[in-house]
Amino acid sequence: MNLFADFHDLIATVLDRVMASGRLPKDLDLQRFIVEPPRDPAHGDLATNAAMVFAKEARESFANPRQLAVEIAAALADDPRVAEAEVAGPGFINIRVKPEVWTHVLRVILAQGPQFGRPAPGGGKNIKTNIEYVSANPTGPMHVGHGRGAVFGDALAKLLVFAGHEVTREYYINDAGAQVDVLARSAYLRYQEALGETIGEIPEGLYPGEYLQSIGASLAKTYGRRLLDRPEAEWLEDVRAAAIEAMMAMIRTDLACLNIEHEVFFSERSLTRGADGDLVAGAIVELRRRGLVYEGRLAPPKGQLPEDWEDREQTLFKSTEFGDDVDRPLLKSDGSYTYFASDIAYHKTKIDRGYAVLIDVWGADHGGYVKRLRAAVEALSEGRVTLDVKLCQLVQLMRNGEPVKMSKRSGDFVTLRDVVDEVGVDAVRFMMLFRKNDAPLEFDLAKVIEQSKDNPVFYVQYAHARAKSVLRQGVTAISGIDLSSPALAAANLELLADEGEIALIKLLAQFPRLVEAAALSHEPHRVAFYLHELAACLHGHWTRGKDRPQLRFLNEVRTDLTVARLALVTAVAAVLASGLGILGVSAPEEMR
RNA sequence: GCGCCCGUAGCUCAGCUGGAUAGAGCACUAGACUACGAAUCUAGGGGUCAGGAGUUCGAAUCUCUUCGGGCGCGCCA
Repeated sequence: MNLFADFHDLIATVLDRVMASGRLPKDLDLQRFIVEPPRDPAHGDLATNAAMVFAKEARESFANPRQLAVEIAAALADDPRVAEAEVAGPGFINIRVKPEVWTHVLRVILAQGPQFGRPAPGGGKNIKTNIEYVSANPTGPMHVGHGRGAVFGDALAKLLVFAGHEVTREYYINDAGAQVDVLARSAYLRYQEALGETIGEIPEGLYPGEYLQSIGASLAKTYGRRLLDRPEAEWLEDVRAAAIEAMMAMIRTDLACLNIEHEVFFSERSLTRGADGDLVAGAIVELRRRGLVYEGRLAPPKGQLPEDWEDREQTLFKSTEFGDDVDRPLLKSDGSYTYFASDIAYHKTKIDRGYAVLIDVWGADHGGYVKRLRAAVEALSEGRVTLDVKLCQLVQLMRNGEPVKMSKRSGDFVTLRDVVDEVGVDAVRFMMLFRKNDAPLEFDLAKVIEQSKDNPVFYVQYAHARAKSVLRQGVTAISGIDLSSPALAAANLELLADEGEIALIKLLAQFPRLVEAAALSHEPHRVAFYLHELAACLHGHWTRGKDRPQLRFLNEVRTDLTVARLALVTAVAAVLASGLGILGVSAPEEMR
């Protein structure tokens, strides 16, 4: 149930009648107006701009938007849920609902529990969605920057599932470029080391990380001394495969400690060497068939010219036909595919696998790549499939307000695992989501484990724990009280009349709308901010009970009132738990 | 030079796809614990939404432009 959507439907029905009477054009797009909670509570419970949005179309039959608003408001006033509908300002319609609407919301939450806010069975859009995230190169452990994309993608996936979509979580393994050959050579060096050879300094250009030592050891175990002193061509392929497998195992472990799992791991290498033949060649053929590939020359970039620039003819994709700035090469000068060509083929497989919506989560440094890939997806799907690329900005690690220095060369580079081990999964996930994805993030290691309201992770979790504490206390403090679901649903919820209580219910009523909007815009951070607001509302009401004991949730004299209030507390805890679940953050029963 | 992202209170950031008087937290000031956990709460000051122009009933939000910051710009992935 979504109160705001219900009223949107109601107003749409009213507008339909006006349209049928010929005083509004029949082809109005009824999605254009919105029903929202007004910022100022004095304006009522719900507000709509319906009359103003259609002001232009209403001009012939209505002198001004207010007149149309008056007619809509009159119709709304006939609805049994509406206590009052009045026209304000240039033509807003402010709606005040009857108290039983709020008790109904509570009963729905109590009945639906974790289902509250999800679309009704069969009522969802059920869009087949593929979300590709993390996709860190398999050449080392994950660092904090990868972690942000990982958490963001995972929370977005959970959000979309919650909103009723069919979601596949996918990891693209970049196992085909030069960097995995470097990885193989680096692993080979550690193999030599494991066999007692002197390797000295790790040469420039190879990966120095000690995490490769275990791969060296396992290679030594598998191959003995057979690979020693052999030309690279003889061992490269096997060592590379073993190293990639080991790196992916390590990355999966890193992800697992953040509670992240992917359904599909897609190998870049398999695009050209898989069972289906050369898919990259296939994708290029497909583009060529559509007349979107040609041989041509690109102008050099303005500003500083690359030193080794040579003007030459190359194979180009007409991405400019789809909004890109220049056409993009598909083949390198040595005839091999560019990364872009592979990526086109990879995204073609997603289209061919039947997804209607593709989401890629990348680091912000790949921003320049968005237009060309969107162009490719649009071209290959003839506009049927949309690609949304979410760019995650950098994470600056802090400790007590001081930046934590990270350098890949020396050993003091902070891995994602280090951070999770230090502050815990919940803190990492919540903080990464308590910011828009395209805004830079400062992550203070000291602050996120602080148990104070400065720390939003704690603040929200504490609200849930506090609610649970009240419920526990109720059972022990008031003899004979029954807090089972049927008892709560049957409670005299009309007794909840304090403005603090009503404010909580109103916030709860917004949850379905909030989740829908967050899912639509692919913005999980909205859930995090909503939870923070709901937590504040609960803490505030709780503390008001200090000055005014009659507001406390537990009242030993009035059991009926107590049960009603504990029904509210139960509903708040349910929505907090539900929202935290979307973020992949735990909802603790108590704080320790 | 071009493209993308960003610019909101002293600081860190929200602002619900264009709504009504722009909101939180921190910091600052003044208050509230014989409690269902004060690990919290209440109140106050603080704004040219970077500047300018435009679109319309209405702009922090959309368009153009200037300034400032970040990222990127064929043969890296």
